[in-house]
Order: sequence, then structure tokens, then C-alpha cells
Amino acid sequence: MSDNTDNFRDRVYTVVAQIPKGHVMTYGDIAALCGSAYASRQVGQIAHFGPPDLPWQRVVNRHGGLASAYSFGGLDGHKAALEEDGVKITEDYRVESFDRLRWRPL
DNA sequence: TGAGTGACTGTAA
DNA sequence: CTTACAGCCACTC
Repeated sequence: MSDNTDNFRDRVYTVVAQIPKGHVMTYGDIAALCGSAYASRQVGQIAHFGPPDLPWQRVVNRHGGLASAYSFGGLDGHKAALEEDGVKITEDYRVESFDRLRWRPL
């Protein structure tokens, strides 16, 4: 289970770790970069069990909103974390100008 | 090997 | 606008 480093999971870690500050990505985008555009669900599960070293706070859903069961202290903590990165959050806990901050690897 | 699960997404009503 | 249903993939037991 840990022998393979070419796993989808490892790729997710790399992608999330490469998200620049002030930008965000969707689960679908990350999954697509990992090779599977429909593995968005898996990305979320990996994130929950993944290392807290990575900026999961920059990972949001297609709505540009925060995840449901976030563990950084709830939506409140997630919102604060994104603001620390320079990302503005609306009252609906959605990333403002999400479409504009959405990062894409060149 | 097989079945279950999930921090999702897209379309439909 | 919100709510509901179905589909897809990778990981764990």
C-alpha cells in the first residue's frame, strides 16, 4: 500500500503543494491534473487523511465554496486560512472572484 | 477479489 | 435560486 509512489494519492499531494499563495483550485481540477477528471471524490478523501502540511485550505469545491466537514476549525477556520493567503471570502463562505483566483498549471 | 465509502460534479426538476 | 438523483474514480476493509 505504501510501496507505490506513483499512486493517485501522491500526485494529489504534489499538486496541492504547488498551489501558489492567493490562488485556489477545485477538486475536479486537481483530479484532472492527476489523470482522472472524475476522481474529485477521491481527492477529498485523500485530503481528509492527507498530511496537514499541505495547503488544503486552497482546495475548494466547484462552487468556489469551502468544504463541508473541514477540520481546520470549521468554515470559520477555513475562511480565516484563505484570508491569510490573501483570498477574500464572502458571507456565504465562497471565494470572491473565485473564477479569477482559480489557479491553473501552465 | 469484492463490496463499501466519500472534504465531488453535473444535469434535472 | 435550492433540492434531488445519478455517475465517476481511487482507497480501505
